[in-house]
Amino acid sequence: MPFSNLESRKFKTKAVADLAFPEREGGYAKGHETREQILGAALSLLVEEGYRGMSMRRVAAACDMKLGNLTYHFPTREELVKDLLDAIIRAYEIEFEAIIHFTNETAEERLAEICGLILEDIRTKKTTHVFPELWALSNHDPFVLERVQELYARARASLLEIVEEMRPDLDADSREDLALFISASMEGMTVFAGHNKPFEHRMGQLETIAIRSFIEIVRNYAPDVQE
Amino acid sequence: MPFSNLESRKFKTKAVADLAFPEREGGYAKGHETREQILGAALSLLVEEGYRGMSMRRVAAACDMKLGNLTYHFPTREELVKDLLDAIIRAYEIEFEAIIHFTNETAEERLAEICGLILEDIRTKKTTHVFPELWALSNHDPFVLERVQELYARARASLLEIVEEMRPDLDADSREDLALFISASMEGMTVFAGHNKPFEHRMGQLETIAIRSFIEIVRNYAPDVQE
DNA sequence: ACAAATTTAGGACGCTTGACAAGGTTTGTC
DNA sequence: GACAAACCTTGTCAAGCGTCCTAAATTTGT
Repeated sequence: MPFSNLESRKFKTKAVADLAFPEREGGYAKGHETREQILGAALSLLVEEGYRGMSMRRVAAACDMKLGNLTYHFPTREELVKDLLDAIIRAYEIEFEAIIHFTNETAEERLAEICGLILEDIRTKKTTHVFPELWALSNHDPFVLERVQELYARARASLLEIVEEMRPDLDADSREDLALFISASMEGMTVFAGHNKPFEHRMGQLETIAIRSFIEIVRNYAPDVQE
Repeated sequence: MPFSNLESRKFKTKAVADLAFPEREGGYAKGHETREQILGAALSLLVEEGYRGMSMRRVAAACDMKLGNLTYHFPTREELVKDLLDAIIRAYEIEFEAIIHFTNETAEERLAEICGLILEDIRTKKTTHVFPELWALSNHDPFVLERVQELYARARASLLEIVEEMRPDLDADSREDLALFISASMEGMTVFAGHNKPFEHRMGQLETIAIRSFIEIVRNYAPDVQE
């Protein structure tokens, strides 16, 4: 069997952290702590109530804090959103940094491992709720678009590494296309098999299909000649 | 070549209509026309400004109409959103109804045709902007979730038909999984190669990869024995 | 002609929103 | 323990929101 033992991951890594905060520079420890509390509450509200529900007042209330104090730390809502987005994305970037250093035996094993990780993350409530909000926002906010695409570029980097190893004969564009297809393909599952979605319980089978399908296409893909 | 002539669609169908309105029952023609104008303006605002920007006042203004008249036709915002969602989804359902009756030579040709249609639609501004909004809404609104998933169920129906023809040996669950994977996989491209997205210009290659990949996995998929 | 349907015009209610300013309180440091 | 920076509270502002209302004018179908 060409796919034996590819669907059960060896390395059970912990889930992606919710937020990753920047080093603090200046200010008291208290202030920095408060900022983290605010961003945590903002994320909670974003997940539970959606982007509209994440108002300045509700964030402040969730922190048991007065609105004025919130605006002291984040003078505008835009600034809060921007910093929240940074913290969310930074957490993923840390994870992808770790993934790059996977040392599984074969490229295909690593591919299966990465896909398993991503599809596992997709099933969490946080990811199922946050990313569609970001996708919607990115249509009207260039900053969000750029930041989200930058995140995906890092996610693709580890896939690209594997594609390169499996298909050194392919041109760079084609390898990019393959990594992009794999990444996009998995993201699409969010809407169908994410948290509380109707096919959440089929994610296991979907993962199997996805991994086999990805390996097959990477093995055999040949771009059109006129490309 | 096993994939020859599968990537250029024979039947160039027109794009999916923006909205499909229900039969009118009671009222004058004028009133019905106004309702269509309102829903059209609401869709425009949803596409251009996002869900937040689609307020009652802005919809009314976009129709050159007083707020009172808007609330005459749609007493609550919820009702407007509900009817808009219905009109959007009905348009797709009509399209899928037509797709079912494709009479291409082989199942694989029909699969290629359907994938081409969907990926073409994904590149439109309307689809790229509206669906992420719906995905985000569906996380907090059971009505939206149900309606959207109902739409996708119809989209899968045509895929399922093809999978059944190609793999009569598979059990029903596995065929459903395959159709689901194909559908989800394509939806994922919205964020990467949809309208104004960074890989919009790679959609052609992605389509090629997707179709080949889908055909391959449907041809060869075998579920695990313990399933 | 006439009734029903549609539209205008204007207002008003209660509520939430993001933003801001002035004045207290705490914290760390010299 | 002084003292300045950092932190936090309190109160206020204009703007926008959905919903509701009335009264009159206009259009439409028959």
